[in-house]
Amino acid sequence: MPSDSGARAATLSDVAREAAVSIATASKAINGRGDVAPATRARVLAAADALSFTPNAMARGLLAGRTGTVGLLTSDLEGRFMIPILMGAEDAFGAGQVNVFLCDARGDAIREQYHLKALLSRRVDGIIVVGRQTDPRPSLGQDIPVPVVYAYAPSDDPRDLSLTPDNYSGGRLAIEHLLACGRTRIAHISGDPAYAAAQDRLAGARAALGAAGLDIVGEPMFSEWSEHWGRDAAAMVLERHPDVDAIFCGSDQIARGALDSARDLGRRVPDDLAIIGYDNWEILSTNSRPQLTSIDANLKQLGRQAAQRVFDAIDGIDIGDGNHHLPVRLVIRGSTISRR
Amino acid sequence: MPSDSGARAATLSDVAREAAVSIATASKAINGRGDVAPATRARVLAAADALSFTPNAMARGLLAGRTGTVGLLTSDLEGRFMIPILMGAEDAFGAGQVNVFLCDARGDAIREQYHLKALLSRRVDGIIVVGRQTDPRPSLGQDIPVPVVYAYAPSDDPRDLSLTPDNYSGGRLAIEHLLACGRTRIAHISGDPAYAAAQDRLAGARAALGAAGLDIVGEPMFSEWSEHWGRDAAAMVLERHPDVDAIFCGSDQIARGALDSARDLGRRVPDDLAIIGYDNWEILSTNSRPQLTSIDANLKQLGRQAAQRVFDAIDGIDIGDGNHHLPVRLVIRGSTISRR
DNA sequence: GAAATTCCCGAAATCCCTTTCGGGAAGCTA
DNA sequence: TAGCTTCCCGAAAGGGATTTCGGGAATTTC
Repeated sequence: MPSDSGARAATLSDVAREAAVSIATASKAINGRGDVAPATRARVLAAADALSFTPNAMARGLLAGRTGTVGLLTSDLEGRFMIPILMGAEDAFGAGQVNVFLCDARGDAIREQYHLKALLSRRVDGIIVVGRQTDPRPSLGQDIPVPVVYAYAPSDDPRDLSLTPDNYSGGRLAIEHLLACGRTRIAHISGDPAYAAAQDRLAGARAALGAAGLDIVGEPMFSEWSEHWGRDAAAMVLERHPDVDAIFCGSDQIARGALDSARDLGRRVPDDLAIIGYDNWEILSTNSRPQLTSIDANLKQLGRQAAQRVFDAIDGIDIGDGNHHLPVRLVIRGSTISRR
Repeated sequence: MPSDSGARAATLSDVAREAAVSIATASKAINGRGDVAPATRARVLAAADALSFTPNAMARGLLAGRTGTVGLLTSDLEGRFMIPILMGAEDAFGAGQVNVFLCDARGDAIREQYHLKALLSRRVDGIIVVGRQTDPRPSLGQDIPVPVVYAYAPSDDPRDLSLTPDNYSGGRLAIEHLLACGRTRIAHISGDPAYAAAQDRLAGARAALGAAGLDIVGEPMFSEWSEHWGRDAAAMVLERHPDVDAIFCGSDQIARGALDSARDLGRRVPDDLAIIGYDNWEILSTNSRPQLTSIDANLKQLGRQAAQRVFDAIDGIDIGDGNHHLPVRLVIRGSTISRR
C-alpha cells in the first residue's frame, strides 16, 4: 500500500526554499516566463526535480479562471453507444491538456441534476452531454455558465448545439447498396418503433427505394433490438414473402438473428438473400457467417467533434446551435456481396 | 448555444454583498456552521439562491487539503471489461460526493505516465488503475503520494493492493456445475494461452476434474478469444472425440461459436452436449439458442470494492496489500440444463 | 569617478473559500 | 446603573500559484 503519511506533495515555496530564491522567481523559472538568470533557472529546476514538484492545478485554476477540466455527463454508461463517443472525447481532450470528469446519471433526471451541480461547482470549462438514444432529450437549460454540447441524444431546445449520427442517410446508404447489388425485393426488420433511430432509418430507406420506384416488401417490422426478434421476424418475412432477396435490419443484433433464420430455412447468404445490419458492432458483425455488411455511425469521430466544439467554445469561438447530423458510412462485408 | 460571456459564476463575496453581511457570515450561513441568527441565515440563503451560487470546489479543496476527486486510469477503454468496473467505481464514488477523472492510456506506457502526472497535479485523493487483462502489469511505483488500487489487472509489486476476479474458482465452478449435471467427458476450448486468465481457468477446471478422478478430454485447445475459433475448435473436438458430452469454453464468444458448430453437426444442446461459457456477456449469452450458462466475474462489484478501498485509504484506514481474488458466480441458463 | 542602463530578483496583490478569534451589542442579574 | 453573560457578526489569516511592479546590484558610458 502506498503510504501517503507525511509525504505531502511539494509546493512551490518548498522548491523556492530549496533553491534559495523567492517564490516568484521559482514560478518564473519553472514556467519559463520573465527574466531569470540561466544559472538561477537551472538551480530552481534542479530543486523542483529533487522534490518531484508538480504544480497544484487547483491553485493555478483559481487564478486563471479556467480549470482545464470538462464534464462528461452520460445518461447511461451501460449503453453500447456511450463508449466509443466517450473514447473519442477523452481522446481529443487528453491531447489538449484537459482532463475529463465522468458522471453517469444512470438514466435518472435527479441524479443528472445532482451531477450537473457537482460539475459546476468544480468549475468545469465545458460539458458534453451524452445520451443513449437519438431521441431528443430535455435541455439542461440556457443558464449554464459554461458551453454545453449534446452528443448522440440531441437537446430538445434548438438553441443548444447537438451532434447526432445521420440515421436518415444511414437508411439511404443501406438501401442504395442493396440496390447496387441488384436487389429489388427488400424487407425491413427493425427494433422499437418508439425510437427516432428506427423511424429515421426507415424514412431514409423509403426515400432511396422511392427514388428507384420501389418500396419495402410487406410492412416494416418493429419490435425490439434483439437477436431473438431478428430470428423470429426474419422467419416470418421469409415465409410470407418467399421472393424477398434482401433484408435491411435496424441493428446488427437483429441482423445476426436474421442470418440464423436464413440458414435454418436453407437460404444462402448472400446468394439467395442479402442481409445488412446497422451500427457495425464489430463483435457481432465480424464474427458471423458470413460477416455482416453494416452501417457505421462513426461514433468515435462524433465524440471527437463534440470535444472540438467544446474547445472552440472555450476559446470564445461561436459554435452555433441546432442539431447537426454527422455522416455515417457503409462497411461492406460478406453478407451482401459474395467474395469470389 | 449557451453564452458564458460576462456571466461569471457568482462567488461568495457576491452573495455576501447581496445579503449585506460579511463573507465569513455568508460562508457560515451556507454551510450551517457557527452561530448565525436565523433571519440572517435566511437572507444569505435567499441571496445565494438568487445568484445561483455554487461554492468553488477548487478554493475549497485548496483549503481542505483534499479535493474530493479520484483518478480512474484505464489502460484501454475499448476493452469490454473496463466498462462494468468503471460503472461500479463511478457508482460508489458518485454516492460519496467524489468526482472521477477518467484517463485512458490506450495501452501506452508513455501516455499512462503522462496521465498519472496530470492526475497528481490535480491532487486527486486516490487512484484506481484498471487493466484489460488479469495478467500482472507494471506497478506505478511506491512513491505516489496518494493511495492506489489496481483493479482487474494486478500490479506486479506485492506491496500494491490489487483486486482481480478469481479465475481459478471460475474454472472450478464451471466444471463442478457440469459434473453436477452428470457430464463426465468434458472438453475445454479457450483463447490466447498467453493470458493468465486462460491458464487460471484451466487450472481451476483441472482441479475440479481431478477431485472427481477425471481430466479434460483431449488436449485443452487454445488460440484466440473469438467466435470463429470457437466454431472451428468445437468442430474439431466433436470429430476427434465424438463421445464428448460437455464443452467448457473460455469465453462466451467461444461458446457462441461452439453452439453454432454443435447445431451444424446435429448435436442437441444441452441434451447431447452441454456448453458453458465465461464472462456472462449478456449480449452474447442471453441471445443464443439455447441461452448460455456462464461464469460472471461480478465486475461491477469489483469496481465498487476498488472504490471502497480507496475511500478507506483516504480515511486513513490501512487497506493492506497483495492480490485479492474476488469471488465469481455461476449463471445457469439453457445450454447446460434443459428447461422442462 | 559619476551617471545612466541593463539585468534579475522579490514583495505583495489576487483568485475564492474556510476558520479562528475577538469584539460590539443586546439582554440579564444584583 | 454597573457588571456579566450570551449571541452574532466581521476582520484576518491561510492555502498554492501567478503576475505586476519596483528596487538593488552589476554593468556600461562619458
